[in-house]
Amino acid sequence: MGVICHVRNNIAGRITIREVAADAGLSISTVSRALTGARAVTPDIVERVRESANRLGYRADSIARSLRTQRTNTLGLVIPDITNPFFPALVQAIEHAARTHGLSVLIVDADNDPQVERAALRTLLDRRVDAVLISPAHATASLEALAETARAVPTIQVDRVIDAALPWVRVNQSQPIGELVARLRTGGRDHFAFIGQASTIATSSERESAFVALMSSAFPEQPLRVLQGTVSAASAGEAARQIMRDWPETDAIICANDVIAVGVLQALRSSLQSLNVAVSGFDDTLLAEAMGLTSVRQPIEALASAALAAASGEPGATVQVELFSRVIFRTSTLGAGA
Amino acid sequence: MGVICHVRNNIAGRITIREVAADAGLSISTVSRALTGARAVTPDIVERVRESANRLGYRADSIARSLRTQRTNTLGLVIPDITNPFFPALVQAIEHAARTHGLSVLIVDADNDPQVERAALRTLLDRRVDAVLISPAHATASLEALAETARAVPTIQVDRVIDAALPWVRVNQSQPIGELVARLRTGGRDHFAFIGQASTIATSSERESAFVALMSSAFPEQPLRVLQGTVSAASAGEAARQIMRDWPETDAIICANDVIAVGVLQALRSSLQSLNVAVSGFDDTLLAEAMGLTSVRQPIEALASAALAAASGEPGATVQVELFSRVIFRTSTLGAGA
DNA sequence: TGGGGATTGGCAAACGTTTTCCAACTAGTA
DNA sequence: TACTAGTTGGAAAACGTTTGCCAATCCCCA
Repeated sequence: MGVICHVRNNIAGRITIREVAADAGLSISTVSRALTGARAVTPDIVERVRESANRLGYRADSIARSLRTQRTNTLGLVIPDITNPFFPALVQAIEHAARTHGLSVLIVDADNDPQVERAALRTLLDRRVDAVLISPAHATASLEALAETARAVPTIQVDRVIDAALPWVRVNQSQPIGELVARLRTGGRDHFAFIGQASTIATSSERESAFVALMSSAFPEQPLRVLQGTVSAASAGEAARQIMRDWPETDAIICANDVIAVGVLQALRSSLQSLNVAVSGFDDTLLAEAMGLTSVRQPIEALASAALAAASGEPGATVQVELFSRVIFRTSTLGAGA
Repeated sequence: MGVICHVRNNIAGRITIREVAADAGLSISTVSRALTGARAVTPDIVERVRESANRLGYRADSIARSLRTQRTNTLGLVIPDITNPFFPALVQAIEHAARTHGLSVLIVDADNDPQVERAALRTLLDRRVDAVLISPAHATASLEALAETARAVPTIQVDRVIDAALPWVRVNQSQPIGELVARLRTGGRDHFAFIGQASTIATSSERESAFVALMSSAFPEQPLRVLQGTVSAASAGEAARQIMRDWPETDAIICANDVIAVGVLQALRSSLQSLNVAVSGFDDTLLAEAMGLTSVRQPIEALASAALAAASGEPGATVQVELFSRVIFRTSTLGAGA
């Protein structure tokens, strides 16, 4: 019945809390408490522990901590396509906000593919992220994976909301269109057209239906000048030409994003030679500033902090935050319209 | 000397490997081996384990696994500013490549601030990432934190290299400038100017010095037409005006990135009315395609896979990969120059 | 039939923390 | 002086895996 003396070797040479405890001549638990402040520890001892830890260069292993506490201090961020110029700013804002909350961000680019998105969500859950922030790739195909994730972990829909019953943080899309139209009308314009992108994406279709609703109440007698294309400057130029051919009276074109708007601008300037049409974009990307394009700037920072606040709340809480945008008027909506 | 029967309660209700083992009537180790394939297990048993695991909805806890294996299957990715339109595509490519390697990506936006970058690197190390991919924020201020990180974990410099002794994966910056100049010369142009961005950033200054070197060997008798500005369309326009004022013979302006190039294009078209100057950008962003701007497309996918291969290698290995770009010629370099 | 090598299952020890007890000590009060 | 309440340090049990070691079994061949 001899007692076996148990000597740890720590071959890898990593400094663990055990080394610090030995160095400070204290128990492991005391060191842990001194460092995390989980319970009161006599000041001298705290100081002693601090000194040892610093001298030895001790850094707590967050893996071990996570295993014990069941929290990872990590956020999953799922973006449909970071190449879409709206998202980089959002990612930046979210990552920044997360950092101030002491959270790290596991990012996933879903490649606009709900399949990829679903697999990514599973991976994030396997990694035991504390919460998921997601801008769903598809209005319907993303629903199931979203719900499944939400069952396991606080899950916030950011910018694009496809399931109103789950927490979301979004930007009102009709307000800026109203503002835009109002301003252009006082500028004397009264024949509006809209170019959207053919897609199932929530935000995009909201912009379109906001436009439609506004038009049919303000100009019920006019035809509805709405076209859709793919997101490319070329396709947008084609759409612009078509609009000016079918409805030559058009004096303002509202576009669902900046890329489309730039394509329209190019087409109007070069092939159509008509400089008398106001053009506006969406998202206020670099394109807009570079081209003097009027565009809608969404409150991205606010969106990010709201999302983070929501993610830090308890799982069941229903979070619903709606924010408003600012229209940045530039030269593309001046011209001789007035 | 009674034996205390130890009953786990598992109050949280999480399905662990223990539940699977109980369900399958096997030991924990057998289940582990059956699932991970760490050692041969009789096929029937593997099947039995699979069935139990699936039925119970078991998902291995990657935290616990990481603690045991000392690997996290996680990559740290440090980007100086994801708002810079070059980076989203890079992030996407890296995340994609990482996923195919079974790795997740912890992303950090350093906000162009070496202080932030340094703190972020420490956090990544605390999280025990398997490797770090970094595009350093500053040519000198990032050096120390980079070296410190590299001491702990494989660390690859991506696109921007500030310490040639540490592993890097980069794009040759002088090749596309040579190609660009050559093509424009056969088009009849022979008075080149360059607009760069005042910065300490590696890539940017390489583009400039490549231009300078090329010019002083090809046109030793000409003045060096080099200007710098901040990265904004307005400042670029100002630079363009200055160039055309000081050196009216200029018939081609090479810009260090697309934003600058667009500003130049705008200035040339509107205030200067001179359509006879070729303009080119860099990075082949959306701006370029939208504006018909000639630009340099870097091999981003290849960059990403090289970086990932490097990150998967052993810590000490010196990895040095240099890739080459493709110049995408568009209408901005046509015109009446020939 | 017996012996030996290869295969495979199970026990228990890690991985590095946090946290629940418990015991010891301190101080305050009757 | 005793009794109680409040602090604070330490031992040890988790958290959920993987894996080193051992023993048992299997199969093949002499």
